[in-house]
Order: sequence, then C-alpha cells, then structure tokens
Amino acid sequence: MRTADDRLTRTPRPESESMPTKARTLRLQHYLPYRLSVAANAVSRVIQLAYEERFGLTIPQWRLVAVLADEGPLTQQELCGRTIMDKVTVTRAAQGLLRRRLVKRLPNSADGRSHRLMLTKSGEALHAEVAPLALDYESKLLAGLKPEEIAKLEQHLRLLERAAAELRKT
Amino acid sequence: MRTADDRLTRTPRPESESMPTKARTLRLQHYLPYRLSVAANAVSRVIQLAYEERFGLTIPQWRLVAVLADEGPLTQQELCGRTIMDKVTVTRAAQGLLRRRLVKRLPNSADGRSHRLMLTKSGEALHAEVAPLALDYESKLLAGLKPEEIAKLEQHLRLLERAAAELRKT
DNA sequence: ACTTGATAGTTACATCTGCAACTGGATAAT
DNA sequence: ATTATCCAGTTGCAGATGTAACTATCAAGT
Repeated sequence: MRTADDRLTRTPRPESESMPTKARTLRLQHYLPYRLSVAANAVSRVIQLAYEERFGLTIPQWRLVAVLADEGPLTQQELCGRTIMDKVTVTRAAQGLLRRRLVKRLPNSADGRSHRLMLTKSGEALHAEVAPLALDYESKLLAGLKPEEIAKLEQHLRLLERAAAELRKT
Repeated sequence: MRTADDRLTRTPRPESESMPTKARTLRLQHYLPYRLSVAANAVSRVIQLAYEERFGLTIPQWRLVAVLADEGPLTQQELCGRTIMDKVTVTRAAQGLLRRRLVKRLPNSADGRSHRLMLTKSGEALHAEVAPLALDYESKLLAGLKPEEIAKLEQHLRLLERAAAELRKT
C-alpha cells in the first residue's frame, strides 16, 4: 500500500486515461487484459449461477444447446469450431446432455469415427425455456448502452480476439 | 431444429447485428456474454503463456506484483479488493511469491491477524522487466483502436461489470 | 492389401478455482 | 475479566479445465 507517509514522496503519475498507450506506466486498474478478464468473469458468474440452479446446465452445455438449436445436428468437431471450446470440453458437455436425454446421437454414415449431435424434443423444450432468459440477461447487462455502442463493443471484442490469436503465433 | 434436409425450408433470420437487443432470436455468435468470454479467454491465454514461460508467474501472481509495485505494501485483504480475486487465490499467489522471495511480509502492528506484503528488491526488478512487456502486449492488442475507442471500451467493460454485480444480487 | 500418417472422440492426469470449514487474533458488551 | 461475535488468513475438498496419451477410423501411397 502506498502508506500514509510516502504518499507525498512517491513520483507523480502524469498520464491520464486518454493518453496513447505507449509510454504509460502500468496500472492494473486501467490495464485492458485485466479489465476484460474481470468483466468477463463477473458476467460469466452471473449467467453460470442462473443456468446452473434453474436448469442444471453448465455453460459449455448451454453453448451446445444454443448452437444445436440454431444450426441443427452437428458433429462434435463442428461444435468445437462454433463454440471455440476444446474437444474435451465438448465431449464432456455432450455426455452430460446425453445422460439427460437432451441430445441424441445420429450415426454419421459418412465417417464412422464421428456422429452428429441433435437436440431431442426435451432438449428443444429446454432451449425454448432458456433462450428468453438468456436474452433477458443480455439486455439487462447492456441496458446502459445504445445500439450502436453495442455493435461497436461486439466489433471491438472480435478485434481483441483476432489480435490475441495473432499474438499467440508469435 | 434444422436437419440436413430442411435447411432450405428454415425461416429466414431478418435481424442484423445492429438491431435492438429485445426481440432478437438468440444466436451464440452475437450473444454478448459469449463474445466477452471468448475474447477474454483468448487474451488471458496469450498473456498467461508469456508470463508463465518467461517469468514463471501465474496471472494472480502477476496481478499482486503489479498492484504492489503501483501502490506499495498492502494486506492480503486490500489486495483482494484491488484485484477482485478471492482471498484464497490471493493467499496462494502470495505463497508462491514468498517462496521465490519476490515479496516479503511486514508484520502489521495494528492487527496481529494480518500482515502487509511488500515487493523485495528482486520483486521490483522482476516488475521492471515484466511491466514493459505487459504494456507492449496491451498496445499490440489495442493496435486497431483509436484512443477514444479504447477509453470507450474500458468504460463499457466497467459498465458490464457493474451490471453483472447488480444482477447477481437479484 | 498394407503400411503410414492424419483425424474424431475418449480417457487419464495434473492443475486451477471456489466454497466452506477452521484457526487465531480483534472487538464489543456486559 | 469473560463471553460472544467478527474478521484475516489458511487449509481441505469438490468441480471444472487443459494437455497429453490412447483408440478407432479414415485416406493416401505403394
């Protein structure tokens, strides 16, 4: 902690939030990866609690349900691509959904290694229940933003994602 | 759900990205909590790999170092507040840093239950090495954004964080 | 046909994270 | 002073997640 005594001797911090990024000193509160992580964590937690207690769904499970409802039967491989989740995560989420008979497997005649996952009736029913709640959460989270700000935010998040993917190759 | 065969009969989706949130059908690709989580994950992963392999630091450890460098000695309790991490996470991160002698404990005469953590010389040296790298990562991530867009983004992330905290109470 | 290398999905293991219980010291009220 | 309650930090336990190894199938080249 900046103790009571050294507050006056500590070097001043001339930079403001709007200064160019380079040459800034590092302060966690304004460090983008930190802010991003904190915001994402807070949002995920809320949603996780809601899905978990009301529907017994984990977030990976919910993602599979959402994508399958939107796009129809897909292989796990395809689900990996759609949800940016590891194949292991997809396997486990799928197993949970299979146990609860929310999805079923369609044998894939084209490739004996894989199968396509498809929502069952009760899976569709669950989705019909969860989706409005999910949209409601989203609109509450975004309540303070104008539509064009929301669009910008989504765009910027995608940009960060791509930039991170680029950096990773380095 | 759409099967392979009914792709053509499926009802069209008139909504665009910029439509108001309400009345949208749910599509994961445009669902904000999803986009936020994916972006944050991608960014965290890159940074985690960098810190881990070059400095042997976990992200919680790095956060403590950053805050202590910025603010001086703090109790773990105070560090929890600054980093929005669980006290357990702080304890474990602090233990790692203590083992490596990157921080030391100052007994807290005011309260025998707690102590203040302070960077050692080598902790400061490490910080001096990591901080420029961290800022460099940040500016690469934000390369496509104008300063005012960056400021907006930070502001919107904070808004989401607050909204999530509000929702959680509900 | 057979070998080689790639790929879909699963399993095993090691790690991380968070909650909840616990310990020891602080604080307040009698 | 004594008791009760609260709080900082630690530890233990359970659930989630990622990496790597493994199995079964596919595809290509010989």
